[in-house]
Amino acid sequence: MFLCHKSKKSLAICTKTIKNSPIYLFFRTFALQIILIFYPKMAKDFPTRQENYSEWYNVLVKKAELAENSEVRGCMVIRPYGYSIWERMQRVLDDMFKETGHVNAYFPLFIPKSYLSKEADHVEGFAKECAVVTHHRLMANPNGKGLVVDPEAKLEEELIIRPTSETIIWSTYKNWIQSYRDLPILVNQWANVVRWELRTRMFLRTTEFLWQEGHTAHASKEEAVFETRQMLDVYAEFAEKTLGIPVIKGVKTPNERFAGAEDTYCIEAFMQDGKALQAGTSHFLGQNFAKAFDVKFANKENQLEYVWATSWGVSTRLIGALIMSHSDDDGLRLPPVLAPIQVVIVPIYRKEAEKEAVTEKCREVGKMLKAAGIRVKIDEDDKKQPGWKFAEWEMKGVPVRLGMGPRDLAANQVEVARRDLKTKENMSLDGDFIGKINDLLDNIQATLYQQIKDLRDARTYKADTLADFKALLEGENGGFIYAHWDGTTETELKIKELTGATIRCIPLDNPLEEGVCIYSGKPSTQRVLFAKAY
RNA sequence: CGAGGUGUAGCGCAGCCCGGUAGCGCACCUGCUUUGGGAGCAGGGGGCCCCAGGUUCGAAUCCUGGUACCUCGACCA
Repeated sequence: MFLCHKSKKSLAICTKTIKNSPIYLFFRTFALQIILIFYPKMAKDFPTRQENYSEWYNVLVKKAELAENSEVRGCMVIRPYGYSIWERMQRVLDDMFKETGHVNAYFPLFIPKSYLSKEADHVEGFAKECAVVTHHRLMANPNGKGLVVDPEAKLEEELIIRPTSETIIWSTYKNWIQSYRDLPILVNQWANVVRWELRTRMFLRTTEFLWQEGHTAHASKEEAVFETRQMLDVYAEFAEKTLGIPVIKGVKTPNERFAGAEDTYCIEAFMQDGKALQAGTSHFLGQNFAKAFDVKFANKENQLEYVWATSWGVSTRLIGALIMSHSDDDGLRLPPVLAPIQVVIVPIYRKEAEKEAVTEKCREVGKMLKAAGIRVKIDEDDKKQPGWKFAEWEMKGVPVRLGMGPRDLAANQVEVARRDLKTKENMSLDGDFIGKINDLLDNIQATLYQQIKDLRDARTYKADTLADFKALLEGENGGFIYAHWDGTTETELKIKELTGATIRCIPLDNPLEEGVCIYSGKPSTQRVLFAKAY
């Protein structure tokens, strides 16, 4: 399905085999011919996924103008187009959070060092990757040029830059909570966090990144567990419906659990190279932080109890997930629900008179689409040729492109090109044009989802011996593997050491099945999901 | 933190072995022709060759030391 042939910056031909799927039945109702076309390979110096997946990813991020490396090691500049994708994610997620009763707030970037050490597991998890603020002033270098840290300005207590906000939030909640009447607290914040990673990759793991973190406080365990699971469902729905990425909901093993959590739930997504990517997490924190920060409430019987907690988050890493799930060797492919621009209109003309007439019609069509709630852009840039624009918008993954030239004008039609399948057709502007475009957008959303789901399903295996397990992972079509595991961290680590794969999760809807652990041979009651991971 | 790699025009790179006027492609500027798949021709502008020392008549090039970033590994919710 994702085959492509690279050629040397010339007119070699790249053909794509389009896989038929039941979705076409829907599209067929348009009763329009689908023209398969042949594309000259346009992008120069753009490796294919097969050649070098990792480089393909890095080049795509830059060429699609999503982000670029900054002057600061491990940090990136998110460019306007990349940021507009994040804004779309924020918009949709924020609505879902509000819908489930949450409100937004903002807590400080700086956290007193002592806070971090109050929860034992938490400190162990994060201490190694914290940026620390030790001084609050610079001064002119007395021995030469530039600025130096003013030794007089040493902080009494050092501040760390938040790697996550549990500690500062629970030290605040302590003041907010006295009685069960103050509960629950359902707060989310959109923020940046810093984790001093040794090895970084654009969007997937950077030193500073953007995310949202929800932090809730509850009067009962049941309520907190419900919240944890509810937000996991919110994330899963967002991933599937908005991002068009199928995910597996599951619970992490103790080894992979969040530092300070009782249980960590996750959604795991399949990337085109067969690796797994954790696309979101939701933690049941039990009473760990309440105990660490002494947060108690008086229940209805006027007895003091520790508060129950959850936290949950997704980050700009989702942009990485989006790229690695859907994109092809010609660039990004964005699901319409998420795409900042859903339809781009490219006017085509020769003479000045044509330009005017064509542009005017483009604007008219643009207005119609906009009125129907479709996010549309008319590319009126006079300095770029249509061919250049086609390639550019394909690189940027805009789902639908409309081409409008004198010939179309005469026939009252547009040329409609869909990014996902790289097909073109002529569509009349008479009749239910808007309806057809909306159907097309729906169809593209469904197609992207179906393609990555088909790929994932085709590369999801069962292994019953360690030898089979390794062979499956090392093959060219490695992917997700369900295998029996004896439940110990020791075995989990050993399998990681031997194969590079980790347990991504124990799926929530996992069927029980008698078996023996592929490593230790001890009895097991269910298979767990293994994969190499980002 | 280990191992490699790279710092030369806005971007991508060559030049470095073997020291002697700073180069190519893209982008940019001007003009004309173009515009339905990354336009063509002609002319033009742009450099502290990462930094600091050293060798030399002379250093992008050789030597020493620094520094930054990238890639791969280890590490990592």
